[in-house]
Amino acid sequence: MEQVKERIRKQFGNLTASQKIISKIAVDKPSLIAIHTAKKIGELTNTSEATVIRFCHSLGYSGYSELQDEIKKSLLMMDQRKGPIQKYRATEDAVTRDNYAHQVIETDIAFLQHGLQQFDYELYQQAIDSIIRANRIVVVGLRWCHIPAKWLFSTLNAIKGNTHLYTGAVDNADYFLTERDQEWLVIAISFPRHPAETIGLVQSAKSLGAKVLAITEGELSPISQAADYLLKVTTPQPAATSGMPTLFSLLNVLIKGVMVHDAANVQKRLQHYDEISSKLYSFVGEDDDFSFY
Amino acid sequence: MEQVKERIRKQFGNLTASQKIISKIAVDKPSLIAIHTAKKIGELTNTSEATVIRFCHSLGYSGYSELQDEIKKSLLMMDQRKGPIQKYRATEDAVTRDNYAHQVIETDIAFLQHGLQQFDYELYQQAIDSIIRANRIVVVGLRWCHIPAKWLFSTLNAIKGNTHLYTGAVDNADYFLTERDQEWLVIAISFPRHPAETIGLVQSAKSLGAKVLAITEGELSPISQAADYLLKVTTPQPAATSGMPTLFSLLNVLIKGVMVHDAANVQKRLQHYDEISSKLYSFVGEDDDFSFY
DNA sequence: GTCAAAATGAAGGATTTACTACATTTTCTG
DNA sequence: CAGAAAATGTAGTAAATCCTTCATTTTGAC
Repeated sequence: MEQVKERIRKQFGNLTASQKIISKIAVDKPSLIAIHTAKKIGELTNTSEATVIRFCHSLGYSGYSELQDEIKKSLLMMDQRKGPIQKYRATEDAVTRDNYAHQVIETDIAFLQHGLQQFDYELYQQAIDSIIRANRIVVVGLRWCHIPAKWLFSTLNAIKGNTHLYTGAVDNADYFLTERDQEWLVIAISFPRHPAETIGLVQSAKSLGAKVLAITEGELSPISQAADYLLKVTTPQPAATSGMPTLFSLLNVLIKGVMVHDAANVQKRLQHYDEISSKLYSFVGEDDDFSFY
Repeated sequence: MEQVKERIRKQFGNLTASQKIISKIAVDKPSLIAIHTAKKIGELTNTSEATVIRFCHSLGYSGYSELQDEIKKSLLMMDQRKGPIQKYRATEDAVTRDNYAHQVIETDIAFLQHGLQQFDYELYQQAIDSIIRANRIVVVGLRWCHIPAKWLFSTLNAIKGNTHLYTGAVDNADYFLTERDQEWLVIAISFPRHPAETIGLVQSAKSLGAKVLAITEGELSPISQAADYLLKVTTPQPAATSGMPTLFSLLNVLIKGVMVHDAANVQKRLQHYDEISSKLYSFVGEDDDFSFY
């Protein structure tokens, strides 16, 4: 259907600098091309009418008119399905080929909305404060919880520093033995079926005087008993696959909470991170995104 | 804003029969007028070019051009609010202590809903089919994209097998050299700023005859050009932190798509996985959740 | 049914827009 | 830094579109 974008994608490498600028308009705001003249598009892109037409030729079109017609057509198509409000809700039982995708996303939306309703601000604020107060943080999450754990570890390290990731007993179980004078916070992410090692670590940490922030499925979770702070997360099942969106959304609340606490300082850290990584790695394309980690 | 419809309402009584027909188009499908010529509107309404222009005069416009320009402008206004509702991004700095949590989650919901509206089923089905067809899969995602990449790798390995994770040139760049007779699929996850190494791997893979599925921010992404399949993902910024929920939700659509294709076999694989891991690791608590990985 | 007034359609002139050829600037390479 | 090649902009030509004029058809009142 989107013939134009497909052509741009394929030919993008062969385009000139000016033509790439025009591509941006064509991809992001195709309606501008649909209703404006070639000359105007030239003005909007700080190029010229001729360059716009040459851009069309590069994509294999006979000229601006043909490109414009194609965009007009596809926009009209879009318009067609604006009418009746998304019938996929009504025909839930009619298992058509394309509704499982909607179901997946709608389930995520539903759980996020549910999370929003149940949201206990006080609880989260306590958790956020505990993160801000902590001198040293250990994030633990084993098996599939390693995914969100690693993200949390990396992100906290970027905006705050002094964060460690526990990856297994063999590697690094002895943080607490070496620096017991510090105020440690253990953030444990665990869901059924709970790895025994996660519980073991949490209990050891607790007995060594560390604070524990548990992110888990509920009060009955084995790690909840040892936790000082408990964040309850209800996700679609199975959590290992379908739980990620909900889980990350709530983790992101934590991160944002830490960030707003000392926004200026965080900003400085991130910029520093950015400079360092620019030297270490090479990137391609414009850097309009503020990347860290 | 809707100057045109207002004029039609006021003047409707004074219009001729043909002009009333044209009014219907102008009110119901203004986009048709925005992109079509007066002659064509005449055809669509079974009237003539001249009548369309007289219709414009009746409304007080100098001619078709002026009416068309007015409609174009109002349609562009509409278009501005493309993408997820932007009100939370506008007030980025005005994040007060007690509303940021809601903002985070609501932003995620907004982007998911936007993704739902823009969802192109055909595109995803092609991607899913390519995954199902592939003999061997390599998942690549560097820097922060390593998080979703690792998840995708683990999950695909659980439900399908024969999946590899590319973690860097030093480790393992030579899959393709060793087994070129296989049908390889490279799944690349990359967002600005794009690591040069990701692009390099994608291009090498492409030149060695592998298929490439790109999961990235748009057609202009550097990895899109070499891609056979392109899944466009629009996330809150910065993507490294706030993008996860949206990204995982869409990745989960892929996974579900692969799972439904051969549900019985997948089920068997997962049970096997479960038995193995039960022997390797110890768990605590009831195992009502079907865990894998 | 007839005539007049209004509405409509067809065709030619005027204006805008798309396209092409040439001149100038920028970029690349040795 | 020089020369070549590519890219870009300007200006002039061809084409499409708009708009007006005039002939034809339709409508409505008596």
